[in-house]
Amino acid sequence: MQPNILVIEDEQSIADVIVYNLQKEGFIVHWERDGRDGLLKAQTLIPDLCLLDLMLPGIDGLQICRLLKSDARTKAVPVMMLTARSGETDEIVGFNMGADDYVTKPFRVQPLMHRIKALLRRSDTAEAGKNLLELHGIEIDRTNHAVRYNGAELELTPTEFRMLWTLMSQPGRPFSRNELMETSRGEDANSLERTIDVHVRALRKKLGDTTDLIETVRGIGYRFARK
Amino acid sequence: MQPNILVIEDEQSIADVIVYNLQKEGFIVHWERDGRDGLLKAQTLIPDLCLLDLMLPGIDGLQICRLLKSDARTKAVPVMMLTARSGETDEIVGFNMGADDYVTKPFRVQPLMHRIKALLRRSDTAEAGKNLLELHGIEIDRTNHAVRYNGAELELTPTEFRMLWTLMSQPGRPFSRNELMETSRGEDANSLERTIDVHVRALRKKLGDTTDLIETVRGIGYRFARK
DNA sequence: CTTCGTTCTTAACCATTCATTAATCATCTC
DNA sequence: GAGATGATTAATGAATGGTTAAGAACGAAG
Repeated sequence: MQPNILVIEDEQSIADVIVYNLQKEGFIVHWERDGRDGLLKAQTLIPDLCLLDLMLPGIDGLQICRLLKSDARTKAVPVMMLTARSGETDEIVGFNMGADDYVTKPFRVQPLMHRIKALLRRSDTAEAGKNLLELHGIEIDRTNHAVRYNGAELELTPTEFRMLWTLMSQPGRPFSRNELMETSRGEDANSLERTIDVHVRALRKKLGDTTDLIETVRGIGYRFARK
Repeated sequence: MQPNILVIEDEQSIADVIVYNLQKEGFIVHWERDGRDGLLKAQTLIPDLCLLDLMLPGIDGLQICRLLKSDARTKAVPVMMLTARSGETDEIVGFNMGADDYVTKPFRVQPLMHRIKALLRRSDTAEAGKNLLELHGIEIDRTNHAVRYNGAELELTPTEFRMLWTLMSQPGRPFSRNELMETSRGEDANSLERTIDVHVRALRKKLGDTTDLIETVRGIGYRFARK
C-alpha cells in the first residue's frame, strides 16, 4: 500500500527533508508551496493524509484546514499541522479547526514519520474499508496489494495497480492524464500523455476487453464506470 | 475470550468514560489512578493491553512505559499512550520509549475504541497470546524458537526467524523491506535493500525452493502466501 | 587476547520486468 | 475530409529483484 501524502509547506529546506523521508518510507508524495495551490491540489487529489504548515503564503494553514474539513470530499483526510511555535493559542486553535494532530518546529524526522504512520493507521481503522474498494465485480485491496475480478486474482504492475486505485476511488469522476500519473508516481511525473494511454490499455486488457470499465472521456481523460 | 485491559489514568472523569466504554465493548477493565500502583498491577496482571496516561502522579507515563518494555514479563504488552498535549517532545519520546500507539486528548471515544481493538488485533498474532503460528505445513514457535516444515526441524538464523515470524503473522499482507528489517532488527534498521533480499533468499532456500511460500510483490516487498 | 565459526552485510553482476517512447493506425468532431 | 485526439503495438532502456561470493562483525571457546 502506498498512500498519497500532500505536503503544503513553503520553506524549501523543510519540505526537502520531509519529502525525501516520506518517499523513503514508500509514500507517494506531492508538494505544494503555496496555500491556495495546496488547497486545490487537496481537492482534486484527495490524498490519504495532508501535512500542512501553519504559516503559508496565500492562505494560512488554519484556513486551509477548516476548508478541508468543511468540504465533504476532503472531510475525511487526516490533517497533520506543522506549527512554528510551540505552546499557546496557535496550537489550541489548530484542534478546534479540525486538525487531527500536529507537530511543532523544530521537529525530528523519525518521530514525525511515526506520527504520520500512526495517524494513517488511525483513520484507516476508523472508517474501515478505506483500503478495500469494490465495484462491478472488481475488488482492489491495498492492504494485501491484490486485485480480484469476479473472484479471480489479477496480476497488475505497480503503476497499473495505483492507477486502478485512483480511478476506483472516485468512480464516475474523470481524471486527466496528468492527475492519473501524479497519483501513481508522485511529484516528478513528467511523461508523455501517450504513456498513460499505454497503461490504460494494459489495464483494460487485463480486466477483459469486453465491458469497458475504464471509460475514455474525450478531451479530458479517463474514468471508472459508475454504472 | 475477554481481553484484560489495564487503564492507568488519574483524572476521574476521563477514566470513567474510558472504563465505561471498554466494558461495553466486552473487555475486562482494570483501573489504576496512580503510576506506581499501575506499574505493579501491570506486572502482576500482565494485561492484554495497557492504556497509559502520560501525566501521572507517582511515576510519569513514559517511565512506566519504559519499565514495562524492559521487563521480560510485560515486554509484549501493547501500550497505548494518552497524551495531554500533542506536538510536545514528550510524545515524540513516547515512541522511542516503546509505546505502540498513542492518542491525544481531547479524544473521541469511538476512534479510541477502534484503535484499541486494532492494537489488540495487531498484537494477537504479533505479540501477545500466540507464540505459535502454522500455515502451509510450516510451524513457527516463538517460545522454543523452533521451526518445523512438514515435521522436519529447520535451522534458522535469528534474523531469518524474526523475518519469517513477521511474514507469517499476517499472511497475504506484503511487508516493505524496511518493515521487515525493522521488525527483525529494531528501529534503527539502516541497511541496503539487497540485504533483505539475501535473507529472503536464505529463507526460501531453507524452506525448499519448490513451492514459493514467500512471494515477491514487485515494487512493494515480500509476503507470505495466503493460499 | 586470539582463534574459530557463525551470521549479517555489502558489493558486484545477472536476469527479469516494467515504464516509456515512438511510430502507426483508428476514430471522432467540426 | 482534415485536424485532433485516442488506441495499439513493438522496441528500448531503466528499475527492480535474484544470486553469489567475499569480508565484517559478533560471540564462544580456548
